[in-house]
Amino acid sequence: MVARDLLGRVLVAHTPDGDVGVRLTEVEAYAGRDDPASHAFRGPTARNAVMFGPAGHLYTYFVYGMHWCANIVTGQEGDASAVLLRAGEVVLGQDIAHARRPAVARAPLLARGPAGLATVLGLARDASGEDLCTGFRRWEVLEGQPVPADRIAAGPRVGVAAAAERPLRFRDTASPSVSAYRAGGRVRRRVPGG
DNA sequence: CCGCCGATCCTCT
DNA sequence: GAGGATCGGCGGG
Repeated sequence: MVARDLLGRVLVAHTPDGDVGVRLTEVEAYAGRDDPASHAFRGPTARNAVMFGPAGHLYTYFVYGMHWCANIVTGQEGDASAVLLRAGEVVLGQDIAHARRPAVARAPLLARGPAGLATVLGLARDASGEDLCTGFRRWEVLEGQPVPADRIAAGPRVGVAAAAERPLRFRDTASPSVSAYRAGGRVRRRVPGG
């Protein structure tokens, strides 16, 4: 399983509100313990324990005090590799998606950005560790239409300072749902007294 | 369209 | 105690 193979696949969440499906258009690979940008780089912790488990499980994490982001674990046990789901197009349950993101008016942008994608699918803390392969009552992964190779662009990961030279972000260049690139390592300092 | 900036709290040091 | 795999509102061009 490689990150780019996830492009074009449809992740469907069965929730109490109804079904929401997202066609993945942008993903990022995190290469386990060898990757300084990975949550697993410094070894297992309570938060990242799921990453060290078998492939096919969701790993969600909380960032910036308000957002959840979702990964799919891709490596063998102990490998701790995962793919961050960065953007997609809502292809099922668009009304529900809109209700979950009232601030977003345009449908193509409903699942733009990892936190927005997780919100639309209802993925938060309780989703972490769930097995996509056996949890078919809650989730399905559909094959979808493969994205042609010449439409897939690779580049540096968004907001990541470490290992910035690694082209581990993959996106469908034909999709308007792909999030904007932003370099990592941004230093935002408050100037004392000014 | 683009850039700046605050919000907000969990996690690891 | 610091900082983060982010988002949306606001202001300017």
